[in-house]
Amino acid sequence: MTHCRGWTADDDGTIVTRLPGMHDVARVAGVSHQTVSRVLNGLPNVRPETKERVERAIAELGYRRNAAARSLVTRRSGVIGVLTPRTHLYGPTSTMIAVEVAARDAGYFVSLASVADSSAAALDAAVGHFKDQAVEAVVLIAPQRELLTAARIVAQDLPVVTMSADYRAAQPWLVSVAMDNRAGARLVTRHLLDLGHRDVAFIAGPQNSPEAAARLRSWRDEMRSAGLAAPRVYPGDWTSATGFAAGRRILADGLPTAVFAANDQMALGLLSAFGAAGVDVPGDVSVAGFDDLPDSEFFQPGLTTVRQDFATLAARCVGVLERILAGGLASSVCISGELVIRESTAPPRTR
Amino acid sequence: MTHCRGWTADDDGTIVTRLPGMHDVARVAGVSHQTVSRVLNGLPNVRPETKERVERAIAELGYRRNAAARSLVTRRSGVIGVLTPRTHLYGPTSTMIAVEVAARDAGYFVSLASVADSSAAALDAAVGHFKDQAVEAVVLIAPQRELLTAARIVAQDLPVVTMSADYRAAQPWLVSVAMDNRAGARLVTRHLLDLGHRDVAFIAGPQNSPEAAARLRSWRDEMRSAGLAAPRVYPGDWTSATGFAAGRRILADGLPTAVFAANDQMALGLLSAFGAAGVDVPGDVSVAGFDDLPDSEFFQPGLTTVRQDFATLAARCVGVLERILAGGLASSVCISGELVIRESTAPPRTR
DNA sequence: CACCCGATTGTGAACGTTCACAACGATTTC
DNA sequence: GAAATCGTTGTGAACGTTCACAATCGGGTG
Repeated sequence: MTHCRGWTADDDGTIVTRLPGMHDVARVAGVSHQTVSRVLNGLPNVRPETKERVERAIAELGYRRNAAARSLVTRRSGVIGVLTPRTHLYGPTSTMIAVEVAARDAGYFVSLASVADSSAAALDAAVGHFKDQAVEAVVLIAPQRELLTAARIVAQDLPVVTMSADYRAAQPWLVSVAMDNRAGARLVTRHLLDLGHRDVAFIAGPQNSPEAAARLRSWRDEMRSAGLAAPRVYPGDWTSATGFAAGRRILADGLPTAVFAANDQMALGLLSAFGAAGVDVPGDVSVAGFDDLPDSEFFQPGLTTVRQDFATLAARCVGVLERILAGGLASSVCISGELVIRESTAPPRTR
Repeated sequence: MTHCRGWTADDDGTIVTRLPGMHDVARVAGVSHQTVSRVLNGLPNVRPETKERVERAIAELGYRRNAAARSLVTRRSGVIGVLTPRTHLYGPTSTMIAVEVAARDAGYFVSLASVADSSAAALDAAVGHFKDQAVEAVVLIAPQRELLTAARIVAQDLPVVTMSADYRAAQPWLVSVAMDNRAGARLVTRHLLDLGHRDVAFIAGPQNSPEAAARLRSWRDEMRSAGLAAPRVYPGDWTSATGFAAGRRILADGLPTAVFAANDQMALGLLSAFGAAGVDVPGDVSVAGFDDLPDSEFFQPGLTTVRQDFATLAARCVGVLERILAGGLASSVCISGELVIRESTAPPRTR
């Protein structure tokens, strides 16, 4: 019933299997290879009857277009490169997966390259890899500022869109599709202020993260514009360990009525430190995070946080990429997150 | 100084840029295209002087081989597909990145496809995607048993190697490169027993994970062979939330002298529950995990756990793949992890 | 000097698609 | 009834490599 692959006998007598080509399909359907091509590409001016015959032949042979031949003549590989740092943090990995989904939906293939650091050698190697593969465009996942070098290197040869942070301020020439960290942090801070908090501490992310910087700045701005002065900032590096450490220091310094951690993992460490000290959340102190990890719902108590919609973000990114590839101009995109209110935030205890 | 791209004027007068080809290099070097090819492929019988001239021309033109033309004639795409579930758990993402690194080192490109679930539709789509791209082989990251269906579907058309769990027992025909979870769990259990613990509880991973099953079974076997009966098992699903819940239940049931969590995230939840209850680790109870997250070192206290070497694992995986592609037979590989002893485990308090 | 042999280089034909254009038939138009 | 038009189909030449094989150039050898 199925003769999915063609075959030819070698001189040695060995059987060499060969995937069916357009010609095979054409022969079976009784048309020319060009007609097959027309059907495949959905071009008009093919008699429905002919089209059906071709499609039947395609199905019967299990034919698939040869991507190499195709891209040889069209000069388009259909491949998008994703350049990502070698981390497994929630944001970058989620972005990577989301880009894969969006790109595949749009008919692109996704090629991956990771860099251990932002050294020129590593970046050159990755870019060379992409060029060898003739990727059409690159999505750069750049959660650290150092990776902007990558953007510059990549952009010399290929269209780039950066994700994971909004670099427009620093690099106006760069197209970036990212979450609006300012707006997200504002949502959280306002939420806490609206609940009646006046003393809101902050646990910051690492220095080299533009996202961390945006969240910190937004919180500070919001506090200031509410007329609240010089609030407390504790350093962190995204890990729950530093969240825990910050928690200890906060306990030593004396509790504020609320703490805003720049990401959920640090909030987790914080909750852990508070729990260990017998401090009740949100009774004694409210805690909010940022990211909405799948786990965050199940923290004790469930964490108030900001959710990023990676799927939309990635879809927009691919959309921008397509526009650039079509020769058009594209501008950066900023998508705001959604405040998710759970049990970890409540009005301050009235004294 | 640089004339990195060739160009030709269109009839319209527009300038059409074209990447340099072998012929361009050949012309510049004053040789034939075939000689260029020989230099490029490192074939013998090229006069050093000629070789150098060609190499200079290549550098001058910024020439890169056209992958499409190459794979059209060689019938090899040089692409390895990585099929991964749409999760951002530590194991799968680390594996994915590690495979990318190993594959690139071996001269392969890595194409990504993720599946949201293990439905036939999703898997067929992913496999079709790979076939359209003519990937040479597939690395299947299968942390859930359901994904074995994927292995079967993929294997119909392409060479597969599964990672992330050893499926040899269930599917002897499958080639898998994975960590030895049995051995790893044995290391932890023995470590606890050697410290003098006799009452070691276990927090299990999800039902559909073969890794979780292996760790559970190994712990149970080890306990039994030490003459210790019917030990306590608490259910979990890898998340720290269930670790926390298990911690609560353990506190209610009465403390064992040690708890072995099937992964570090659950251990984290456990530590958090213990911390909240004022239970001292390792004074009152020892805790051990599995995975060695980057964070684990910074847990309070630093977590004793088992480290997986993803880099070696991935390198072995690519090695196996190459052997298969070369037409050879390859057998499954199992790599043992390394016990990392930190502060969370200590001898039981003498009563 | 003719011969052969190894090392080096060149020539032309694939590979499987798309593109530009030609050819064909059926209808319509003058 | 010839010409023009439209819809449909076929033909041949790219695309940029690799592969198989032919050609050339030395220098030894009989």
